[in-house]
Amino acid sequence: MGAQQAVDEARPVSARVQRKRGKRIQEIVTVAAELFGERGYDAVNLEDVAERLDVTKGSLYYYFSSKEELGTAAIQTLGDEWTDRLEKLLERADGSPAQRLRALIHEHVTIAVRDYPAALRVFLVPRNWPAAQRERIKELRTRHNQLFRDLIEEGIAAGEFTVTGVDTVLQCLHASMSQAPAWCAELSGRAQRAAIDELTDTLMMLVGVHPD
Amino acid sequence: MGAQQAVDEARPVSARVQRKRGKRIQEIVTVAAELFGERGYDAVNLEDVAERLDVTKGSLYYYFSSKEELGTAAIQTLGDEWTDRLEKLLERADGSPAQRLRALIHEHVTIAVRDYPAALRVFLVPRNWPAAQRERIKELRTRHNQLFRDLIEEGIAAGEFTVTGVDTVLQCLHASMSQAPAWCAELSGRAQRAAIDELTDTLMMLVGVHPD
DNA sequence: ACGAATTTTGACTTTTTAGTCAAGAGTTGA
DNA sequence: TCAACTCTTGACTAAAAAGTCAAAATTCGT
Repeated sequence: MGAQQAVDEARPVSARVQRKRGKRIQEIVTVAAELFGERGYDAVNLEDVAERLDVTKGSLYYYFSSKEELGTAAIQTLGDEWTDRLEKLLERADGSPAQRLRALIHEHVTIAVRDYPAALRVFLVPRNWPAAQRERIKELRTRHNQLFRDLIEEGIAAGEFTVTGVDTVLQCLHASMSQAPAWCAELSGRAQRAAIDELTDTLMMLVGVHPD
Repeated sequence: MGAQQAVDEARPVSARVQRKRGKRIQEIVTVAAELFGERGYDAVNLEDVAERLDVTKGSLYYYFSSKEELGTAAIQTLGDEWTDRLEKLLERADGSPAQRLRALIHEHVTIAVRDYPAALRVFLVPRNWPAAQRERIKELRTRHNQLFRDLIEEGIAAGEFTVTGVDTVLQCLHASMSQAPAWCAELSGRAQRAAIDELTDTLMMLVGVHPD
């Protein structure tokens, strides 16, 4: 029956089939997010997504009722995963605000550059997303920013950081991290790790903390 | 006869008519660049460009033989203008490397944020440009980067700057400036000038120079 | 003011891509 | 093995946007 029931929630099926379906959806979302990240929303066509998955376009519409819905799913899933990692890192991090901020920046850059090469750029560089998704991306960014903001303000209070304006620092942090995946695209292994470390050091300069 | 002779070079016409034609082309290019900057290459349709100019699409094809050619013209014209302003500033700038770098950053941000609100973002955020134009954008960026690089290296030699890696600093500078127009979009007048100043101060931190 | 050169128009074709769907292939549990 | 359920296909439609062009409108030089 196709699109109508693409995202029905309470559909009675066996647990096993349901699991399989969920896995397939994840596969699709992952591939779609990669492409959205590489090219931006507009420039991705579903035929390409399908091709990467070795299926045809029609099959995508069995799981998602529109391109927009697929976009939303990509943003949702990957965004949650990302936020989780940052929050978990902060839970186990200790040391001075500078040490914790360095760890947070490092984790953030690592995620963007190494772990999700193109996929998560989706969130960082605003492309031509439909309004609904832009809203979601903005929410996510606010959540991430809050993690950084709290830490930076703690560091200022402790007299460790020299910051002219917290918001401006956040913008620069965000902008730099968002373009990092593009710079580091060709690098691999050792060189990439070095680039991530150097970027982390450089970004710490924004709050007045020099390396060493 | 339309498209065929859209960009013929040696067409025999009177000087006056030739001038008029050139002016019209500039008008079109300016409007097109604005739209490309706002939405990215893909998302701009020529009907919209034409509408902003109060003409119809067919008319654009009298001057440009394709959308791609219009894109190239936009990049070329605006890029030259921008580079000119930066080079002129450096000619008349004096003082320490820090003072000159601050002036250069300030000028660059001012151009991007205030003088060409959306237009020149074309160069800064990589969108889905066809390969040929991507090449041009890269060239332009290299030229701009060189201006910054020379100054930063001078400042390092003079012992004024603390920099872990020049390339990484350039990337962060570039990334931050490229997203600045988006942050400052709503601001106007006094608030915008303040934002530009604060961004300049914050970016100077990247080379280890604190305000005051 | 008039003929020639230039510019604009709007209806046209073509291409691309989102979205639909009936029919068939594959899976599952009994 | 069979019937019901699930998934995939490929040919289809629809809409949007690039690109074309003959004819009409405008502007120019004399």
